[in-house]
Amino acid sequence: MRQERSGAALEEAIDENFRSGRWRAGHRIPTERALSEAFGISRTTVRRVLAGYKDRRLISQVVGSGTYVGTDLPRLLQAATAPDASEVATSPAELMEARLALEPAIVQMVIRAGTSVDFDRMEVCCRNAENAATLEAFEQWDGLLHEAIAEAAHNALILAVFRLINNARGQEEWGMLKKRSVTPERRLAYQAEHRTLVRALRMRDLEAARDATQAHLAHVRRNLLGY
Amino acid sequence: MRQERSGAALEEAIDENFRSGRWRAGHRIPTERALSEAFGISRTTVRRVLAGYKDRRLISQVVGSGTYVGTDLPRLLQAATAPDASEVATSPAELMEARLALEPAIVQMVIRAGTSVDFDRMEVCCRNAENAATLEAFEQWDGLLHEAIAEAAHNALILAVFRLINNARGQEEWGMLKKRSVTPERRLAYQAEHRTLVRALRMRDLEAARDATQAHLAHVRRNLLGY
DNA sequence: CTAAATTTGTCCGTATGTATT
DNA sequence: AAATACATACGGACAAATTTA
Repeated sequence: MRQERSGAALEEAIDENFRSGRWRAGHRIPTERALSEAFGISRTTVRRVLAGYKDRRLISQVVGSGTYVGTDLPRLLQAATAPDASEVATSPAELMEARLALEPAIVQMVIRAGTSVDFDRMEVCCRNAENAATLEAFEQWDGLLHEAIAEAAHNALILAVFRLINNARGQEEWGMLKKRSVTPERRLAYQAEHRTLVRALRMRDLEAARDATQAHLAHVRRNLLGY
Repeated sequence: MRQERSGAALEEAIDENFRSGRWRAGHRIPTERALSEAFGISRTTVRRVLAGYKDRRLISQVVGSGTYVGTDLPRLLQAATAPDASEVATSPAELMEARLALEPAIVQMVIRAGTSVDFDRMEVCCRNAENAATLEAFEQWDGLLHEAIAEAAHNALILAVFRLINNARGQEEWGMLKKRSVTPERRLAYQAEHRTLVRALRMRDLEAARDATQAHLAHVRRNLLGY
């Protein structure tokens, strides 16, 4: 893992606190030493980061008292920090790890909240994927199947999480890997795995659904990354 | 759950496919009937949605052939669909459900990827939260603790998911509920639960860590929502 | 009012990894 | 390929200002 600029975590946490409104104008934020401890970085580094915010007049520091959030311009930071969130830089390996951790959890919610209409939608996607003539068409219905599953959780936050994963999946590096890894027999296997998952969801069999999800993802990872 | 406009899911799926680049210029998207089936909506509704995209010249339809992605202006849609993702409208109940599903999964990754430096950071946050004089200061360190946990997964996607949750947590409705629900004795209980979790993480005891997470979240939900 | 504790400001020496010569 | 210079981060120490007991 490459050594990223060492104050980055602190910066993101500060932005987060600004954005969420937890740190409002006039609020006294933790001391330099406390932040240094909490983020496992030296006070020198904390000071460098805070100096950046001070230059932009987002905070002010007074000796002997503490560090305070600027009183009049809390909107500047909103403009300054807002525009990320949608593009998450990640590697295929990281992505697969996250999917293996998160998707079984999503499946659990689907079992609790999914309706027969949702399961019907999933089956339509399976059927269309199976009948797809081209790889493009297959992936299209594969994507729609995943979308249908995420929506069956009936939870806006879960859907947002799924979109996050899916966006990362649309990245370049990933597309390259996939193109080379999806052979006709693997496609058949994927289709069977999808069917198994949808069936387990409809039966509300948590064990089976989780197993199917993990087995499928492990399969994809093996084909994609070789382990 | 409120009934959202019935073509919304389809619109979001289409935007998603544009954004991710899965549907490039000239691509033939699924037939109206297929979409109608896949999304559990009538073909009339599908046509209404598609008409919206056709008006904006993002797709073109030719009778007897299919619906095609516009050839020259795929950037328009990017501008048109990009700016959400950061603000997810959700209710406290939905949020708690999602947290109960996702956070145990995150915990699992922390156990695999966390380092002793990460666990030290968490303990610093616990200590500072315990020493906090005001409720504000307590919540500040509580937030930093959660951030430390999310970062200990050492996965950019997981961190993004956590930020999504945290953003939703910063919403108005949530703040109101919390203010009224955090009494001194509850705060003490939360602190103990946090300690238990961090200890389990450091010992890499998956069972204990998951139990601690679920117990804590269930506790928070009961205090917040009454069930 | 005094004194101790806390917090930011400043400087120094060291270690480590990177780029250049 | 080796040696040098540079940038970055760390930890410690002390001064100055403020808060608190």
